[in-house]
Amino acid sequence: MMSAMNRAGSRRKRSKGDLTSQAILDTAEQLLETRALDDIAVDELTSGAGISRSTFYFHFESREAVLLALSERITDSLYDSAVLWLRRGSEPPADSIRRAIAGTVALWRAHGPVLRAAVRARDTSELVRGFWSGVARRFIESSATQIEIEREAGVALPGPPTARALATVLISMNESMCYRLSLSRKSAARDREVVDTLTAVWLRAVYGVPQ
Amino acid sequence: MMSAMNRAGSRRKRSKGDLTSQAILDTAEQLLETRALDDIAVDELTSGAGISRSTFYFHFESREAVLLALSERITDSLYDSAVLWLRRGSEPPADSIRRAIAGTVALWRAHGPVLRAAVRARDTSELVRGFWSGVARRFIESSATQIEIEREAGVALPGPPTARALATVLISMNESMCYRLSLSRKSAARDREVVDTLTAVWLRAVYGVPQ
DNA sequence: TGCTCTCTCGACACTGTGTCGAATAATTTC
DNA sequence: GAAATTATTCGACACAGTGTCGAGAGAGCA
Repeated sequence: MMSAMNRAGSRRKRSKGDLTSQAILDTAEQLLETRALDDIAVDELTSGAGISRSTFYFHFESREAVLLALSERITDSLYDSAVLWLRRGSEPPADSIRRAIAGTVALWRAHGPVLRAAVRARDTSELVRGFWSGVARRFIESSATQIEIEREAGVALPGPPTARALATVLISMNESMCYRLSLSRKSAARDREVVDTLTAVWLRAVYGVPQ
Repeated sequence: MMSAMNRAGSRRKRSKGDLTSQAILDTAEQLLETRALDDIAVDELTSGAGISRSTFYFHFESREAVLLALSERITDSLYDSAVLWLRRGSEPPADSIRRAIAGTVALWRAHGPVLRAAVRARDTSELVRGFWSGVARRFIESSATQIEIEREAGVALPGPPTARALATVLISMNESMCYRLSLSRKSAARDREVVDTLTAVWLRAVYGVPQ
């Protein structure tokens, strides 16, 4: 919350505390590339930031709070990605859906460690769950709305399933594939294959046969 | 491994050690209904089984080994479920796919806690990962084969995507929806909605338009 | 009975957590 | 710019949990 305040345009000189908070966050993000959140000890976080272990608790309530702050760091790009689902103008569905999915995959490639840790902690920590259920809702709602628009225009296949149920399932599919993908070594070919496959399933599930 | 030996048809009288192993497993399965594997201390497992904490390490190498044994307990029903994907005779696709998906959902309802713990530990423990990647391969392979058969018969939409890529994505979708579903309180209506939606997506992704 | 496995236990050394009060550094107030 | 206040850091402490060891109890068998 402290970092949120300071990021939010405040021009007040960054206090010393902010700097250590940032150092802890940076260390955490780096360590998450290799190990799971529960495997990371508090003193690894603090020694990375050059302070003693107990000082950690002045800046964060828990390891989960660190993850939450890390999540907030990427919330913006996340919402940008969510907005991409909205089909613009007369662009064909295949293009906008592919663009959105490619955006999501890129996001997971860029922030895989944090996103994976967040997905895992969602089941464990009430704090993290609250935050991410809000994000998920936003994703699902915007996709469901888009599906409804397409249905009313007679372009998409009618329900059942409900636009909302369909959106939930498809978003969940994207998430779990991105999770897996972000675990494998980066490969443009593999990324493209996943984007292609997900796009095909979205198109077939929402609109029916290709074209 | 001890319990595996004894399950494998050996008619030898169940020794005392087997009984405690079973008691530990039962306790673990029960505790997993409420809490995550990492939140469960070894002495909770052993006090549930009426033995002292250090005796645990005579029977199991680690908490993960317990989860593995628990997984093996349900492997059989799991493979039954995998076989269900195979379409039999001239039954319409919608029926066989729905039946298979309903079977998977039922399995997750019955063994949700263990399956969730296994999915989570897959990322953490090499032991668990090895076991479950084998199971996943079996699922994916049998689905991909089925898709190929349908394509060659001219019933299913041709690729791309590859039968294998399509199967991977759809199975992954099923798993993540089952995971979520098993976290919510049991509701026949909700279960049915999920089965309906997943079935619709499978049908549209594999065969195209409804019918 | 004595021998040998199987199984159990308590004690120990370790690693990690979270809290406290005291000490120091930075900032504000007068 | 000195004093008061607030922000930040630290080491020590009490706890909780892990995994290992060697000593022993108990059951099955010669």
